[in-house]
Amino acid sequence: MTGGPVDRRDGTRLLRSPRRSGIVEVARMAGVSRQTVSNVINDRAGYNEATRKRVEKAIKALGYRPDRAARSLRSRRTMQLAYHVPLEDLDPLNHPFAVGFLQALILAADAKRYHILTFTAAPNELGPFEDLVAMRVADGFVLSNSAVDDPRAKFLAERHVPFVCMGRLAPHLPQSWVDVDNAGGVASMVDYLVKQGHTDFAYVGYGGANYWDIEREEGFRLGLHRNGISPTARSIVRVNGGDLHSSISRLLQRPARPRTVVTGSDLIASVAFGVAYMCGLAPGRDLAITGFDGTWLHNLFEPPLTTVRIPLAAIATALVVRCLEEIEDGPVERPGLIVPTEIFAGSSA
Amino acid sequence: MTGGPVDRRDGTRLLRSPRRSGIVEVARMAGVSRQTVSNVINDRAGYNEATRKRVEKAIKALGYRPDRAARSLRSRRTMQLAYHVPLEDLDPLNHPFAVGFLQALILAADAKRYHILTFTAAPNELGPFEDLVAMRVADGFVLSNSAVDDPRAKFLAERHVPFVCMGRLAPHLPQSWVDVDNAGGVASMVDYLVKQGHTDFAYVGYGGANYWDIEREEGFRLGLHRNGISPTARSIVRVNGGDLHSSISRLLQRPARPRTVVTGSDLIASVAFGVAYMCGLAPGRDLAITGFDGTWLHNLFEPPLTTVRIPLAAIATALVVRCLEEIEDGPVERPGLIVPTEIFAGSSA
DNA sequence: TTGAAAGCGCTAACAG
DNA sequence: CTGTTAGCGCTTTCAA
Repeated sequence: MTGGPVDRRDGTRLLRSPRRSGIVEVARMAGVSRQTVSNVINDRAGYNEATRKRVEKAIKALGYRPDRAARSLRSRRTMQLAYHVPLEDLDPLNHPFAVGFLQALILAADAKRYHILTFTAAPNELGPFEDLVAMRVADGFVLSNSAVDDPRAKFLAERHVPFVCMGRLAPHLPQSWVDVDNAGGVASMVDYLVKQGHTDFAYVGYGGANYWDIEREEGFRLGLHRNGISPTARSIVRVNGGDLHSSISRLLQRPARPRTVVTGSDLIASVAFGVAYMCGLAPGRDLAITGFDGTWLHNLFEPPLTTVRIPLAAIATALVVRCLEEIEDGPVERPGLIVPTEIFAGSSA
Repeated sequence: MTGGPVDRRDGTRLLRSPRRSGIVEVARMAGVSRQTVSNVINDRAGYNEATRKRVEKAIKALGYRPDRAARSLRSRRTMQLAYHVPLEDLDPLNHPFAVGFLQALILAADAKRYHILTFTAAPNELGPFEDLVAMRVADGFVLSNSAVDDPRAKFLAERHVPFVCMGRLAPHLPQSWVDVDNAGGVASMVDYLVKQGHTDFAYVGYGGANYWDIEREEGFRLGLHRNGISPTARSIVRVNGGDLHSSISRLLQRPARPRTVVTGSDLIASVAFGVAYMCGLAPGRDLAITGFDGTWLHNLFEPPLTTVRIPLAAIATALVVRCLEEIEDGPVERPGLIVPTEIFAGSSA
């Protein structure tokens, strides 16, 4: 038998460094107590500069990283944020946005040494939320695609679980959200187009109940109004996933077709491109087309799409910062944050 | 002062159930030792049916879920898989695929009560991998977009960290990968088209060094060959992100333009659609076009795209199963798994 | 400024 | 089949 207190043959392969070096080994190497090592790691006070140097040298030499589980158990912090990934087929039109958002979120969290844990749930299914909360898998939640009166937000608020939301929430819910200035974005696009000399506008947006679709359409009206242009009833076309192609076709085949089409998403714009070509109109020359989102999609456009860009990095950073504040300090009484958009100037308009 | 052993005022809000009910409370309620409760939870042997019933009743009554950190610390299992999300702008053409894959992965992991933790790293940057391994944040890794000789795979293999890979790996690396039958997929598409009466083929694929692009092109040749058709040198067009539009334009404006265009991705197909319209050709009528991937993108096509569908759910499930086996049993000596594709019949061809 | 003691909530190992 | 004992690796608390 070996001399150790317990003879543990470690048959199964676990996730471990080549040579395990606990905090004690670091302490021994640096000639301090393990407490001091802990203090240095969590940069708390309680040691002098020389000590810190020695400890850090030992940490580097041993390649030491504190064990996450042990740390979490003691400190009650998992250093993880749970992100509810919207269900695949529920809103495929949001996909171009989804990848960029996740990426931005991961990077924003990383800057605060946090990780993003992803999960899904069927619509109105709160079980997965329950589980994560009860098992304490994450310190807080990130929601996107939120309804104004979101059941997930309601649930988390009731449970006093820290969370943030990409998308505004009704006043009776915590105002821990960050959102895009949808109306302002479209309105500023109209401004931009008017400056280019455009006067003959139409708008194509989703006709769903999502507040952002309503706001973008509102932004179109606002933009026209403040430029002294009055929209005709027929200049606003509401589409949904299914009739995208045919609706836009009809619009462009009107006897008096518009010369400038502002749309509520890059995806709609992409379909408009196709229809334009189909009608023998070259986007950017015979017909101006603009989008909304500014995701990777515009790599596909020919000519490059002029669009309203959603500043994902700024949004993700704001979300993470707010979430960590909620985690640290409890409910933060503060209004939601509305982030302005930018115009991405392509040559489609 | 309170009567408890320690007077802990809990000022900061943590992620916790409304009423915390440890395993001891469940044990007391069920009238058993806490070990028995643990056994029931982890469905190990060591109790009779009646006991189990009582314990489960108590668990439900108290809404008890074992604390993840405590569990991980003791059992050395985090119940998490780390998924390396490819960097945003590195390969935007892969995005349509990315969302669906992540979703499939989350669901596959969930079926095994595992969670997916996402992270990114700059190209050839292994630091984030180091960190996750050393802190034991996950039990294993999932990689996608792998190169055949992937440095990430090499690193993890050297460290004896369990991992799986979406995409084949060179023989000197662990064969813990799952991949699509790229060649077979395109070849079967050619079969399908020949059955429809097509004879006049061209192929448009990425000209990059990715093996899957090479394989898809190879599949095209194979498909033609086994149908007794010989490809002309000019019938295969290699494109890259930038010249997509112009290359396809040139192809379709040849004096003897092909009547059937097989492509290496839905994205290429989408551009081909645009160009076809631009040339006054209706896809599905004047020109057959097919894709590869079968993601949500085909929601956009008019008419619906005929494409080679990658079975994401099957792939994700296979990946998770293999990864858990590696975690449980150590390195599994077993060849990589190649998953067959399916034809999604739209009306573009 | 540092060190020692205690214990986070659970599961592994072994004794009844 | 059940209960007891130990301790995962770290941070918190408190005493020196």
